Amino acid sequence: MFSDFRAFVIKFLYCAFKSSGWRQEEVMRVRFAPAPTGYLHLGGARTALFNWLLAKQHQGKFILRVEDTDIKRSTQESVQVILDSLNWLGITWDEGPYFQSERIHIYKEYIEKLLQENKAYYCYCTPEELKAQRQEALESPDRPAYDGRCQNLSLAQRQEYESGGRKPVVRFQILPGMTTVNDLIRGELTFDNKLLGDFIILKSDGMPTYNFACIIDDALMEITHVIRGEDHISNTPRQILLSQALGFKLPIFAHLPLILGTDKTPLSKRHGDVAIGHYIQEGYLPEALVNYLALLGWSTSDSQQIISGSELVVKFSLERVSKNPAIFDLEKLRWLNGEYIKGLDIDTLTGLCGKYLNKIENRKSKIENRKFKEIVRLFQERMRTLGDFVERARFFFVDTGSLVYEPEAMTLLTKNGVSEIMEQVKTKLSQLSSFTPDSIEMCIRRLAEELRIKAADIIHPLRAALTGSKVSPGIFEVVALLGKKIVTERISKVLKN
RNA sequence: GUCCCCAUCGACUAGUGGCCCAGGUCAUCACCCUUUCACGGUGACGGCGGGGGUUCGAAUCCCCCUGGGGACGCCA
Repeated sequence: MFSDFRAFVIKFLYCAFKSSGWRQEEVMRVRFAPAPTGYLHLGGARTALFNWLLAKQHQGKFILRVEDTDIKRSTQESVQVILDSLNWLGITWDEGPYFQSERIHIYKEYIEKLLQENKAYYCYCTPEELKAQRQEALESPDRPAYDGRCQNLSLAQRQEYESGGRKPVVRFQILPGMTTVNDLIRGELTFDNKLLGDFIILKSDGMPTYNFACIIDDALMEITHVIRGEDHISNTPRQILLSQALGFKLPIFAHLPLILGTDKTPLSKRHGDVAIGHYIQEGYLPEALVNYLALLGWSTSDSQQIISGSELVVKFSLERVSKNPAIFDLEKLRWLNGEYIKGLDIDTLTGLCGKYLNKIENRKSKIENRKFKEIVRLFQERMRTLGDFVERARFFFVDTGSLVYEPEAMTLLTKNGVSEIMEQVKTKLSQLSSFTPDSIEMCIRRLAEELRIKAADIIHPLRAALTGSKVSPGIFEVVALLGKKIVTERISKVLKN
């Protein structure tokens, strides 16, 4: 009696866990297997992260495997970018990177074995012929894409094709039946074999296809858990069938929900900034990105938002991974990044901001270290990325001559009576002997009293004059850090215009 | 078209039959603080896609519909 069906399912899966051979005492082995055809994107990074988290949690091994069987599209630069991105995120691997392109001889062995056992066969259909077949299949339902026409080719027919210059592929023969995938996240998924079609396992260029190389490597590398994106679900029955044909032990599968863009389609280049490299450049912290990525499809029972990497290692679990796709929300990432920046000690943050200084055009050559640190301090709770710092603190680092005035700032400066006020401010400030935020504040407030105006009437135009903007950190700190010389210089400049 | 998956505020999610006329976080809005911005504080707005069941009782279980997504490559 299953009063609680879900408990039953969980129990069932637990048994699947056991029967597939993995016991807690055994070393968990997971892998991340990117194709080096571009950069590491957000989805891949999350897949890598979840694998890594699990490996760390169970003191297992995280294996990096580069799936470069598409020789046309794989590049060395891409490999480097992916490795760099993983390193930046703090996702370290215990083994690898292995390259599938260096393991061709291994795949060939197994191809040979399947051929010998009549579990695979040569196919001489050309891409054009296949395309036509596919078209037909699409029109008449219930027909597999490939009809198996090369299955029983005679030696003579094969020789005829070969002499015609055709290079064969090798197809895996699918036997009728049903194949069940036990997925840790989704439960039991059943597929009808006849819908799978005799798929290609060796391409005519001699390279194995994804499904083949993948399952061979997973088996030989003794992968215990295959954790990957949901887009691989339909590959899984194929891989299971291959695995069984070869007598391999099956790993445990877990398919993660996809990450989508705001238009609810899977995140891709079309959505713009999906490369991890982009977030590195914009000044996101790896800890923040890791935190955000973890929250995309996974959560704690109390919806905790800020979770450090080490805490993630302890708390993460596949059981709590959600089944529905998650939409990537840049605003939340920015917020999280801001939280992490606020949590940084000032010296660390100063160091990080220092690296972004060279992004400022027309920058003055040098700045005192102590002063720079104070500037960073002013922006610590105002920035969400290090890129924000560059933009907002720019006025500290450029010459008065190249300071840009925003239209809103100009409006503040051209109001009636502002010139007179600024003239007074300049005089008073230049007479100050101690140039600290406190003394400056006292000076300005006293001046406001003398002129019988509100302090704000001095502060706003002063901010505009010094920063070129109507927003900035506290003006007294800004004045103090800018220094008397630059302050008088900038006020003079606006008075002239 | 066929197969598979999914469905709670605008977004991420909590929720495993009564603690939920649904909780947290981001975003949005208002107020407080205040020299602007940000921070911080207080509060508001806002959701179980629809329809049938099962049950004393359903966001939670079942069915149908609808919607979204994935796969159907000599890409991975």
